[in-house]
Amino acid sequence: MTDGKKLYSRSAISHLIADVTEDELCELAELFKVFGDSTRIRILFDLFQGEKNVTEICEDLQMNQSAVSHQLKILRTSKLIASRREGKAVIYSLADDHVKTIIAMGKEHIEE
Amino acid sequence: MTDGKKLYSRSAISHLIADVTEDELCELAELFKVFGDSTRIRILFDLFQGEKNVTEICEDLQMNQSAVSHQLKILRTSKLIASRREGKAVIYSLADDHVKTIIAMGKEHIEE
DNA sequence: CGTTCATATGAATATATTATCATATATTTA
DNA sequence: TAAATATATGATAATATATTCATATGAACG
Repeated sequence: MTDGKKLYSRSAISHLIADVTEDELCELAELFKVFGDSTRIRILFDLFQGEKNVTEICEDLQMNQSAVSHQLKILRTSKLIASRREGKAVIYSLADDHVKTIIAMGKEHIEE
Repeated sequence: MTDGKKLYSRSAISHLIADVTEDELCELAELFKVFGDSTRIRILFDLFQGEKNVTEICEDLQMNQSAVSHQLKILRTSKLIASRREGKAVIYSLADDHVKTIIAMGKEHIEE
C-alpha cells in the first residue's frame, strides 16, 4: 500500500499457493476462459450499469439475439450473472462483486 | 468489509466502469484468455514456488518441452511471466503481483 | 569446430469455440 | 386459443487453439 499500488490481502495470497489440486486448476482455467471472450466481457461491462433484459443487451452490444443468449448461458453457468423472469422478459444482473474485482485486476495489468 | 468479504477498493471499481473503450474490452478479453487454459494456469502456479527453467517446468507438469515452450511464449507475450537466460537454460518467473491477485480472486469465486 | 544440452519455433492435426440460422419454448394479449 | 413478443436452444459452418513432431537456434565444452 505504501507504493500506491492496490494489494490483495497477504493471507489470501498464501492461501492461494497452499495445496491446490489439479481439479481446482482446471476449474480456475474454466472460469477465466469465460472472461476470455470479448462478447462476454462486453455483456459484463454492460451489466455494470445495472440489470438489463436480453433485448437491451442486444441493442447495447449491437449483436444478434441468439449470439447474446448463447453467451448469457455461459455466463449464467459460471455463476457470473443471475437471471430472473419478469413477464416476457428475462432480466440479467451481475451475480456478485467478484466479477468487478477480477476485471479490475485485469484492467490494472493492462494499463501498465 | 463489514460482512467479512474482501473488497477491492471502491475507487478502483468506479474507475473500472468509467469510459472503457471497445479496444480495452478486447485487450481485457485477450488477457483473461491467457489465464483460461489449464496448462498455462499450471505453469503460473508452478512459478508461484519461485523461478524455474523450462526443463523443471516440464518435469513438474509432466508435459513435453515443445508444448510447454509454446505456452511460455504466450505467457511472456502477455507479460505475465519474465525470462532471462542463464547459460544454456532460460529461467522463468512471474512478472508481477497481478498474476497472483487475479488468480486469488478467481479462486475465491470458485470456492463459494 | 563438432557434439551435446536447453530452448524455441514452424507446420500439421485434432479439438474447441463462436456466430448464424432455424426453430422451440414461454408469456402476454387480442 | 391464435398471434405476437421475448428468450432459449440445437445444428452447422467458420475460425481459433493446443499439442505433437520435426527441426532450428543458441550456449557450453571437449
